[in-house]
Amino acid sequence: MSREKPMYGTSILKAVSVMQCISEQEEPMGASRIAHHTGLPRSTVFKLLDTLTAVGFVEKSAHDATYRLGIGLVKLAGNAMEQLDLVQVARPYLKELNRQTEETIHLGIPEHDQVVYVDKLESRQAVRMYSRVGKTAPLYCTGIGKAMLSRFPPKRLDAYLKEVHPAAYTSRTLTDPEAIRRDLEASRSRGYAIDHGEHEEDVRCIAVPLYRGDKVYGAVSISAPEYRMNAERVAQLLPKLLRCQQNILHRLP
Amino acid sequence: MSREKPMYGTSILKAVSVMQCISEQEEPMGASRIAHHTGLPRSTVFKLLDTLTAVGFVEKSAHDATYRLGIGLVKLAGNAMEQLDLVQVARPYLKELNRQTEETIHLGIPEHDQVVYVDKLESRQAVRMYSRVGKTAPLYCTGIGKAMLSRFPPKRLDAYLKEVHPAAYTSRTLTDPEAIRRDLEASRSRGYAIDHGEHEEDVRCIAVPLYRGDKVYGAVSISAPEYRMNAERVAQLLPKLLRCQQNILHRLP
DNA sequence: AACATTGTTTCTTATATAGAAACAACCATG
DNA sequence: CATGGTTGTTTCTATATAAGAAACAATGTT
Repeated sequence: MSREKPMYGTSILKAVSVMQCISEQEEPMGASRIAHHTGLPRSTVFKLLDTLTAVGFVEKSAHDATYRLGIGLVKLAGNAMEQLDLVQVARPYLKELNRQTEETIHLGIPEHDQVVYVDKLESRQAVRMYSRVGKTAPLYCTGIGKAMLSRFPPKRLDAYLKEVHPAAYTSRTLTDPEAIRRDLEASRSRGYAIDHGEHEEDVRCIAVPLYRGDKVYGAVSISAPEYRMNAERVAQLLPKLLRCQQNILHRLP
Repeated sequence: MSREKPMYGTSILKAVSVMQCISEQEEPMGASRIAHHTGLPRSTVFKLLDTLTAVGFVEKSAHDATYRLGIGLVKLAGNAMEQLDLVQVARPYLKELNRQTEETIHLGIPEHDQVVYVDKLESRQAVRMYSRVGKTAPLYCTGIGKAMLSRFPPKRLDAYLKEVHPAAYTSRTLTDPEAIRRDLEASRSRGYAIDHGEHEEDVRCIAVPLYRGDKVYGAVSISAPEYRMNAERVAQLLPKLLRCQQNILHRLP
């Protein structure tokens, strides 16, 4: 009677949760601690780690028996990026934009209720800024995120705003859903979103969505420290950003 | 009697080979073709793909039922990179080198008989060059690879040279093991390796190994088109590259 | 010295998995 | 239009496998 329908893929799910556990922790952990964190029995974790090590998804430190993620993942992810049309298409235009502006350029895609950064071109003028390819960030307080949200169809936006619990990353983060909604409406009619240090103190950015109808593919942003991103500079950067947006959109399959 | 010892992790191994299959193919494939390529039964592949889709490691195209790698992998790999000490330590020095030289900088690590590129900083002056983070390349014909090989302990080098079957990527690729060996000896005594368009036509690079005793952590390279990388320029770039090497090595745990 | 951690292995049963097979669409091509 | 070859997908079952408990050794802690 309590015959649950067979659950396929359990070992894979467990393996993934082991990897996620490893990836979330700062310090490399041993098998037992991983077992604690995941709630899996130690012996199971051992076997999973064994297999994952064999395929290069995790690596075992020789002396202390701790585990970290392996380069096998990096290799696969490299190919994954190559299979993302958006990244391929956008690349040259992002480079051009980077050359023109000399600022840091990001390309992000929507993934559930987050941005995933899938490309990044740094400014020569090293802005201290924490981002990397593969990193995720909230939608409601990043330039890229807000650009994408501004083109979500109403229902999707409502659902999003109902679910998120906006946290104040900086003193300027908008956390009130209605304030966010107003900001998004402004972004939408303006055609681009602005992040006034709402995610990282002192980092401003302007971002444009990549969309067609209701389909939001991603967004492109230009980031700069506050002093280098005043109204004047924005006016100067904007046309380049918009041109980049159009270039990418036209080439998108 | 033919009782083989139980093979743990089979489903994970199969899942991985499915992902590898997807990653190797240019065009997105359907489940049946994946089944052919991997040699797994179709129904098994279906279930694996289902699970992998659920965890975001692969994505299923809505209309045609084809699969590609998912961003779940990109997210994990991003964290993997963050856990690689070498990448973290090297980053700032690579940026500095990139700024000083205005050329493309690569960081690679040895992985079995290949290089895996784990960081890349592009030159503004767009050199057409095929590389990306996560990509692998042979050791014997790339700057990074040769730099690393030049510091392999003799036995490891012998083993490597016995196993590889060098292919001629360009007209300049060294394919004779003895020629390779001589080149490596020169690199070793010189302290850096040179790639004269041996992997990609017209792309030259100079590379230094990151090693301590017998332990080879990786290598750093500067790449440029042939016309921009003459003896003179090399003489100019070299000190910067060597300083970068020392900086990284000193900070490595 | 007692106890709680670790890392690791062994063992067993219930269960998830693998693979075959069946079905339904869809193309080809004769 | 029939035949055969693809596809995508589901159902089924025996058996191999994975999960979890437990035991053991080696630490470290109190």
